[in-house]
Amino acid sequence: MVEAPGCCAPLVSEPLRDGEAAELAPLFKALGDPVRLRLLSLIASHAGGEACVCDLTGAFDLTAPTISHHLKVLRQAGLIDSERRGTWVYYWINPPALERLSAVLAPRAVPV
Amino acid sequence: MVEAPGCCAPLVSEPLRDGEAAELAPLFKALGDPVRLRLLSLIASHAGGEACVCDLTGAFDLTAPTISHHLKVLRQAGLIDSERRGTWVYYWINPPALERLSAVLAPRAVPV
DNA sequence: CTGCTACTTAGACACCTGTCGAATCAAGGA
DNA sequence: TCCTTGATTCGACAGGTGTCTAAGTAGCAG
Repeated sequence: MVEAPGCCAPLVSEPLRDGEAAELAPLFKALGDPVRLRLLSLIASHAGGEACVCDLTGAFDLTAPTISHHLKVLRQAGLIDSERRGTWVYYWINPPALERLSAVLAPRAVPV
Repeated sequence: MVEAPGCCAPLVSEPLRDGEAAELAPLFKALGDPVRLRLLSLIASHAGGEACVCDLTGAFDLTAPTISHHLKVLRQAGLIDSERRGTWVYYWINPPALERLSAVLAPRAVPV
């Protein structure tokens, strides 16, 4: 019945320890903005698993610096990663980070 | 292959629509604070499925009004609900809200 | 009614955040 | 070399957030 080592048990099964809460909160915080949520989704669902910034800016009524700011927040949270290749900068998601959040919110422990 | 009606497809499978992002972001935002994360977890994992405020305040080095404030944020986001019974106020989680967030972050569509 | 306990609301204040325009950096052609 | 395009950084500013103290509300017991 009990299985989790404490690091990945869902939030509902046992009280989150202080350190884990401090670790997870910034990730949720990064997701707490509709622009960032859509950015993450656009990147994640983009063909090839990665997207150029130029693929993203068009989807919003925001200036390039603002998009850049949101991408930085997502990257510093560890939800996405990026690399420059020639003229363009490409972004892709970090699946383990998303999976961890999903698991924490799951109603019961998910078998790994 | 495709199954989701658009309302619950995971973030990675197709771009989040504008409205859905606007709907989800406040929930993630509410989770974006370590105190609230621990509060939610304490409530969710408490025996009986609900917790009195008096069960919660002791776990933090914060004043009662601050705890009250965080509980209000969680409640307004729809993550928890509350009721006064006599002298005490009880809180419990709203499982569908958590499940929805978990599903959105899941690597692939979860069979309902 | 008076007082006591549990909790919430109100007001204040330092700090953080989302957005923009302007400037800057990086890479690739003329 | 200089110019153009793609993207980030900087500086500023309105508005939001977490925390506190003080004050208020709700129920219970004399």
